[in-house]
Amino acid sequence: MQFSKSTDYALHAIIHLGHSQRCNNVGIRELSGILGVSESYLSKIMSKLRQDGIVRAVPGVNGGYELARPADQITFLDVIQVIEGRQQLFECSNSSSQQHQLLAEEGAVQRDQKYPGKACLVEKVMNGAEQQLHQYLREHTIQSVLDEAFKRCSHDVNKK
Amino acid sequence: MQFSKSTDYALHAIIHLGHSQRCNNVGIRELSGILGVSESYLSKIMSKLRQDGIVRAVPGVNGGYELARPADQITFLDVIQVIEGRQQLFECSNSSSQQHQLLAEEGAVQRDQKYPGKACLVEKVMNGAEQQLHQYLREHTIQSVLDEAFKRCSHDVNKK
DNA sequence: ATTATTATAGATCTTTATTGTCCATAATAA
DNA sequence: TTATTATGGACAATAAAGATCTATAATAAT
Repeated sequence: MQFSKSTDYALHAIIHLGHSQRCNNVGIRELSGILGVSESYLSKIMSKLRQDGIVRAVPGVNGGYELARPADQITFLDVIQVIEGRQQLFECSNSSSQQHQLLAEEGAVQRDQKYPGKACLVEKVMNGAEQQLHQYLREHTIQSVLDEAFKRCSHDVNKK
Repeated sequence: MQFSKSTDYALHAIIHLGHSQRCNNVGIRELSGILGVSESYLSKIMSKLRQDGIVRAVPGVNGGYELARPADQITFLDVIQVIEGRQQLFECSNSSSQQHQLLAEEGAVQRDQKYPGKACLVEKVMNGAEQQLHQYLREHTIQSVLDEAFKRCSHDVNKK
């Protein structure tokens, strides 16, 4: 299990947009050059980000992309969910199996119907793990990375 | 990004082994019946678990699988890493790109070599997220699920 | 020792998801 | 009106996951 390359591209692209906020829009050519990925592929990713309201896009001369809202209001989770989707990280695939029934319901052998809200105990643990992950990713914004980069930069300047 | 079905099978299989600790070994036929997956496929998964020292396997009549150590010493992370592998959840794919350099090193444009230990800031956040996830998965053992299942069961009995 | 039983390892196939390209179209500013 | 830029659809290549089959090795019971 790994995050896709698309997620990597998306995050780096958005950070670049955040970095260029003051200036003009950033075109797909510039972005693709910086990230080292083809324009065609990257534009698919940017389209998704636009559809989900993370970035704005302007066609035409001097067009390009910009952040749709301040960088401190765009979390890592926001970006990741656009690219990776919002399905659960873990889904119990054998919800009809004996064991699932045993784990999900208190030894109820005679019942066959599904009881919503009664998740398999394995799934319950895995969902807990997912929540942990999400919380962390929600706490980290694009702005926090920009700040960190700036700190490093000025620290470097001071050293010299 | 999702956990694979194999991880689901592995976790459920191991929980069943934990549940049957007192009795004899559990054969692949029984396991595959319970989980609703073919014997051939499941046996691949069980082999991996054996190679990583999670379960023991005994061939021959009355053979089968059993846990290689107590259920409270087998964490979710242990099992998941056997199946999903131990690569990082996120790897910065464009480590040679301009932006990566900018984010990883303090505005050092003139250097081209790789500096180990200087991760891209995006990767740094993502690695932090992975650590959160791992910590949670390390804190949850197979035994903890068995305990929970038992609690539910006895609670149910009391109600009746 | 022989036999039935059980796990193991290898090869192979199918399906699905990811990554990537190409082209026609729509929208915009100069 | 035109050059420029993003968009969307179709498509292809690659990689990963899911699954099956067969031959082999190991073991316990007889």
